[in-house]
This record gives sequence, C-alpha cells and structure tokens, in this order.
Amino acid sequence: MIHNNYWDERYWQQKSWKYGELLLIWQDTAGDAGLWQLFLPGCGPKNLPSEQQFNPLTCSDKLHWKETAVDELLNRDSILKLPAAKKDIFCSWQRFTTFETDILARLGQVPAGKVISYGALANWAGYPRAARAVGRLMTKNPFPLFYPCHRVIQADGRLGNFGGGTELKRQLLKTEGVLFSPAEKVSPSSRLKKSLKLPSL
DNA sequence: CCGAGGGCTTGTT
DNA sequence: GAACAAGCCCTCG
Repeated sequence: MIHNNYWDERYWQQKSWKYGELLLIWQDTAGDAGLWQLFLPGCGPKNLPSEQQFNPLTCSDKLHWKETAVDELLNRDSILKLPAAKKDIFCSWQRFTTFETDILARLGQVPAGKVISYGALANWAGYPRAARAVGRLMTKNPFPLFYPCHRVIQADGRLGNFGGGTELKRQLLKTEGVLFSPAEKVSPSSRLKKSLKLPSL
C-alpha cells in the first residue's frame, strides 16, 4: 500500500446534485470521522485513486451514518436550508485557525434568502477590516453549500467571484429568493439585517 | 448615474 | 518578511 498523506484515511465519492456532479472527500479516522471537503461541480482534483473510493460496506458506522444523512440532504435539496446548529455535525473541523473558525461559524448563520458582504461578515465576526482576508478564505472554503459562501457578495451589491462560477452563484441566490435590481445587483432588502440575534461563539 | 484607478487593509502561506 | 487575494472606499472624469 502506497503511503500518501492526503489520501491516508480519506475516501472520495461523487454525488449527483441539482446543478451538477459534486465531489465529496470523507475522512474516516477513529477520532474524526466526517466530511473533509466538498467540491462544487468542476472544482475538484482530477485524478482520484480508485482504491480510495468511498465504500459504505467497509467504512465506520459513524461515517456511514453521516454519509446517509448527507445523501438525503442532497436528494431532497434541503442542504441549503440546513440550520446552523446542524452543519458542524457533518463537517470535520480539526484543521482551522481561529480566524477561519470564527468566520465560517458566522457564515453558517446566514440564512437562505439573505446575503452579506465580505466586509460585513468580517466585521460581524470581530475582524473589522478583514474583508479581503475573508475573500481569501472563501476561495478555499472546504464546505460550500454547508457553509454558504455563495451568500457573500460585494459591498455594492455585485456578486463577486465564486468557485463554481458566478452564474451558479446567481442561480443559487435566485432559487433561495434573493431579489435583484434591474442592473443585476442584489437589492438592499435581501441583505442580512444587523439586528439579528446571534449566539455567542 | 456610472466606471476606472489608486491606496489602504487583513490573515495566511 | 514578502507576496497574495472571491474587498473597500474615495476620487475623479
């Protein structure tokens, strides 16, 4: 058996989704069985080791349970409505800095149908001028859909970039009920209001 | 009411 | 310590 750091105890799986084929990377260690990474259609690595394909018959019970649950979320197209408290059940959280954890935790609380700007998200999580650092974090968001980076837009209402393509970003937002101006900017009424009460981190 | 340009900013690698 | 990035804000024309 070839020892490869990344694929050690990790397994890949493709799942069909409304907007294309997703690639999921599962981690199955004793202490931390869960989703390691999710790639939007067209975003994942190309060469996947066949011996590391996810197998429900040989994985741990814990992982099998999570995989089944995620499968149902995708089939019922309810993944985008997953409440904040349930997101971290599925996702593996061991590898993040405090900044990343803080930002992703806040991001997880942005509900479907609302958007927030990069700067406002940074400020909200306690990093007042870190808009650009947030953008940088979004590029490597390991859990899109779970942690909805498609709901993070530019301060002037333009969409900003998106790993899965800006068209998918627009599509997702429209499906969620976000309103757009004639000039295709997100209308102010769809912004998350500051008054929302949040649990402390 | 745009749009382009420049300077400023952050956390990570 | 330097370079980077899915930003922001202000200034002009």
